[in-house]
Amino acid sequence: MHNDNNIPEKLLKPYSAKDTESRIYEAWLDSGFFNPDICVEKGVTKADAEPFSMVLPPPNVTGTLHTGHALMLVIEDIMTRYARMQGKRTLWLPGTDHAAIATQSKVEKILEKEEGKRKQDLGREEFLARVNKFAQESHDTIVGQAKRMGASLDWSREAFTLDATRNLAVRTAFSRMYKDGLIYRGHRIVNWDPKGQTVISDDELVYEERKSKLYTFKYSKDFPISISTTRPETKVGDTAVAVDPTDERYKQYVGKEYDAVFCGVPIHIKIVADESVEKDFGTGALGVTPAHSQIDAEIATRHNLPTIQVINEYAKMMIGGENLLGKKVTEARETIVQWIRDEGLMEKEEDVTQNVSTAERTGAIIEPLPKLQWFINVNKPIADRGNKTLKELMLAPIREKQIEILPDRFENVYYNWVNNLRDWCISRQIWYGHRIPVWYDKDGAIHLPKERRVLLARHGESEANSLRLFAGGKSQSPLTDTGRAQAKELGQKLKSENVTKIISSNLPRARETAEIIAREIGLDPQSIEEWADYREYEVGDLENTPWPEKGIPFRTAIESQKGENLAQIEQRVISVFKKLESVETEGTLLMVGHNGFNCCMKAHIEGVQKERFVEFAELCTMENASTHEFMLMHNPSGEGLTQDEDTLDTWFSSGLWTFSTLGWPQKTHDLKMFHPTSVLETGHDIIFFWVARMILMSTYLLGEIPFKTVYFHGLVRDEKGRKMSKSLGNIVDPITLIDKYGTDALRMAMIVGVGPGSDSNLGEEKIKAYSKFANKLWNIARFVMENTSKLDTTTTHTLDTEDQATIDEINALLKEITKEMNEYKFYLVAEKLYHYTWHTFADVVIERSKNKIANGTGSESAQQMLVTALPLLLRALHPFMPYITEELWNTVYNEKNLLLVEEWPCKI
RNA sequence: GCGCGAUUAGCUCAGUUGGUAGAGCAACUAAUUUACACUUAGAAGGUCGGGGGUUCAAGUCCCUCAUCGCGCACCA
Repeated sequence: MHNDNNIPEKLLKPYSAKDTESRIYEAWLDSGFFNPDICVEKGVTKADAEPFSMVLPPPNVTGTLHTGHALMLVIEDIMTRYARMQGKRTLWLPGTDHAAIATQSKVEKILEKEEGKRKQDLGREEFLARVNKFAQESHDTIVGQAKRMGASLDWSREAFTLDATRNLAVRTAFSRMYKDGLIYRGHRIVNWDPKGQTVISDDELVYEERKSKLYTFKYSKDFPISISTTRPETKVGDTAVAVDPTDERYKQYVGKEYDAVFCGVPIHIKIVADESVEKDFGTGALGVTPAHSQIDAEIATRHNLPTIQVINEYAKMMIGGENLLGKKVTEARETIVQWIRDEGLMEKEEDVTQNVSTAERTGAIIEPLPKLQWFINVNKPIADRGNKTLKELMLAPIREKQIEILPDRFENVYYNWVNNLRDWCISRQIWYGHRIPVWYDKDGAIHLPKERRVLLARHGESEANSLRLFAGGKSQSPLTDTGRAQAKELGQKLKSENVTKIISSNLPRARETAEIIAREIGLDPQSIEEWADYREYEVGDLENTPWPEKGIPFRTAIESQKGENLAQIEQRVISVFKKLESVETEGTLLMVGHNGFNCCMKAHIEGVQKERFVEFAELCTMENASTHEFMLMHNPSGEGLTQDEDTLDTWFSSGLWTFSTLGWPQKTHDLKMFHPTSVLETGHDIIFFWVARMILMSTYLLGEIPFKTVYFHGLVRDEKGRKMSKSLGNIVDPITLIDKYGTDALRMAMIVGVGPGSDSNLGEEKIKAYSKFANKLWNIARFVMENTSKLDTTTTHTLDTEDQATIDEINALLKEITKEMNEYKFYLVAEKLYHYTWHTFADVVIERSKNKIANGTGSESAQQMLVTALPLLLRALHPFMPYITEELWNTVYNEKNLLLVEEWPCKI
């Protein structure tokens, strides 16, 4: 491996990212240090260290990662690695988003193209299976790509917006909001996407400027007032004409009603006076179409006007004679315009540009339609939250500086949006997503899932406990007197907990504890259900043998492999939870069982992987007669109940992301430790979709902010500053760039000079430049190694003035950049490190040291300086260029620890 | 209509609280086997979008105009 100079062979060749990166990533994964718990267990992080947590904005499972995702991963990984090196208890939590409409329409397109089928041809179940398969494949691609970016994500906590844990969160959130009257079902004018066949929210609209015509005409010859419109086809649905109350021209007509036949359709028009009408616009009179305009619907409500729907879900006319019925709105428009002209009713045809609402995902022109949908009321005062509305809850944390937004100019954008916010439509007529957790019975009454509180309890002290002997799933060891007293005391405590049902393990120590409790709280001991499945884990012939001197019995039992293995225990845990779903009781459910098995139950609730049950059990050992609370959500069941067919807006589940990923609604250890999260890093294009909704959900459901700082990154454009798009053919695949130049080079190119919120141009030249830098660093390491291999490292050599000045200079730089790291100025830090390493350290310091080492005078000082300086630079560069720095640190220099968990080289 | 951002070398962009204009790339001149040719040294290149103001001093602060980009609102 080593040549004469004791230099590793690989160091003699140029740096090869290809041969290095995957190997290093594997080493990081093997270490487990992406998981903060393992960092604590292995002693690289102090248990009482300050937590740092961040959720990954979950990429949509619609395909692959693009350069925008790459930038996001780079910035967040820099934040994460920096925090980890500072010794913080660091969690960066990965996940993906089911992106309901986007994913479903993608699969629909593929289905149409490859098989010529529509989703209805497959049916809901089969179609969803296809979507799930597609989502799984996308997910795998995305995860693979994130790993290649070097992302130090804790994969053991990976979440999906549509998995079981997140579904529990969604049902809980929905039920609580419904209970508080924040979620309601109502008839409203909604944004209907005729192509996607679903309702969408105001935020999913894209306004496109189009040329169109403004027509001014009368409904009929003897109608007294002219009106203007760009959509004559909707006028067959008019039920009123509204005028400004102060408009002298029309005052005489207000309150009068007229009949007319408009293009063959009989209409009945009432003249009303309404404040919302501007008398200077057009004719100063507004034809009111309550079914197809938001504003008109509001006027109609105020004046009690009838609503006539004339356009259907396919954007076709649903009224009129042969000339109109079933025609597309565009055709109907021409027909009606021609009719107006023919009748001599047209007064003016003007060219105007107008903003047309289109659907973000499908591009279809939105048709405002009256529909029965689910909404979130943003203006209702909430008793539990100081009578504040959701709107106010969203504004307060920013105003009160609890949440810092970087760059701060986005604060105004945020305020602007919240203040203009209308009720949020959350139901979608698509199949892929969380089903709305509402059931209807035969009479149409609404039923929601119910929350059930469960208390896990451990039995009182048993004889085996007191003798420190193993007592597993077969032990018949009875309670001691102490144990009975403990059980009685627990019963006293539980009196106020409204326990209405008790389930017990079938072993005597649990059963006896349960019976004592039952008597204390006034329940019939006969009513206790005994579940053999809920017994303690099996320990085989360890039964009744003494506990180990060191460590916990659970670990010893598992490692002895004499009883049940983890897979068997997990199976049993799952079956107990399954059984719990069908338990009916009004109040709190008490489960009396055992330490080991209860810990596994807790681990399951917290989402701990079974491989880590043992470590988890060590953390959460239950004392005799202690309890642990969790909740279950029961969907309504019974004859004739049907669930709402619609699904939820994908942003509903995304809004819960900072805490649903940490196990909410369970009161998990993760939730306590890591929420509110430290930072949210994301693109400023989703400030409304996502950031605002997370603040809404978190402040309402948890009463706390979801994150302390929001860091927005900008758009990544191509080298010419153009937006990357399929039609321009200028989309760059980050993986191609990595293959060519290495991840470290791409990371540096993406970060240098790119401040928060500003767009950046990514050109290949820039990446190439940083791949050269990687090689430079490689050769610096080689030089240092070659020239210091004979240095006696057992003593520290004194530095001369010049070399001491170099070290001082580096420390000053480190101090400067540490301050900038804390201010999120990564773009500056990366550039400064690059510049110092190359143009000062390599070009000046190393050149100077060459002479000294060759001449012999000051040789030891120079060598000592080099071996001191290089590790400082490697540490500081690690968050930016993790692979090459780790390779130099771990493989070449053969340091004991991974650089990943080494200390950041400067403390302030 | 309201608001935000950008305008600095040929190109892409830095420039922290006002204190003598900076980097990378490109182009130019040289070095020639070196820790590194994925190299080094050097020179060249800018009235910091226009105009006005505050100040001893403005790329930086204020006003105004222009161009480009973006967001929101209005859309009868």
